[in-house]
Amino acid sequence: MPELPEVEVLRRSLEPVLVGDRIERVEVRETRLREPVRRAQLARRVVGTSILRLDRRSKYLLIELSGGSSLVIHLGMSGRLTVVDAAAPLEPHEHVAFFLASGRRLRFRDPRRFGLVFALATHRREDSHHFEGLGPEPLTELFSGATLEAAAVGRRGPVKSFLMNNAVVVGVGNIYASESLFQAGIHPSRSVARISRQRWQALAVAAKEVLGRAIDQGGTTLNDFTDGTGHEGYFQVSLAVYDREGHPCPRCGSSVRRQVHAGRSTYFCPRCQR
DNA sequence: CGGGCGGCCTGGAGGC
DNA sequence: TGCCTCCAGGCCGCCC
Repeated sequence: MPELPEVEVLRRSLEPVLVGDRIERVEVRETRLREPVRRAQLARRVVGTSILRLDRRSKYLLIELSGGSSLVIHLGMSGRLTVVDAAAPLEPHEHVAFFLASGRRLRFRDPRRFGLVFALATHRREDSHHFEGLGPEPLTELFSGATLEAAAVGRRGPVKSFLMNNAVVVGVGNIYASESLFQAGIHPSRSVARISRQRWQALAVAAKEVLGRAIDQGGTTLNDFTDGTGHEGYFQVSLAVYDREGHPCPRCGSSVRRQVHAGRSTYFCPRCQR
């Protein structure tokens, strides 16, 4: 489900409704996520704390709590996080629920259970191994054509997989990798060893533009993504190539093609992307 | 060392 | 209707 834009949309939607509220109780109904949920540690670190602010690093949502601890949530492929009334009926796959002093609950659902829920004792994400080795945030000045060019030195392989490598740049998943490469006019199979400085620059600009526009439009709702208050995104109507095999390229009308890179579907225009 | 692939899970879509 | 296969927005570990 969620790449950087969806997590950022989620963060922005939850911040105004969560900040200042207090977590009174945590209910863990299923511990078998990508990593086991540590019930006792989670409760110890979050119960009785107030929510100070929401942050994001890569595709991780970080909820900073009073007392110095942090709640960290990753949505995996199918995770959803929403605020509902405390009395709202339990939904299928609602694995973790945080009951708030306001009479609401923060509900974590995740059918495929690839997500993560854990708490850090501090606000410093460096204290978790999950944040080691992550590349720059794409929407900051730490990410540029020069960043990409430098990261590509001595490497091989298709630029599409490279762009999805979180050590190179974070947050670009399968949808936005295809869309950014389309926008930059670069063929997804092109070797990273054969990309000019100008085209690295174009790719960085395209990735920033695509991710930023996706955030502005509330993210991509292909199946079931919503923000923290249940609103769907509408960037899916702006997708130029993703999941559009056989449809006309919006620029030239050629038929959009699908290829597989590292086991993931890639969509591109064979004429506009070289 | 880096790239590719299978595996982790469930559910929905489509074919027969 | 049912049963089967394939596929899905992420990430990790193993293999070459």
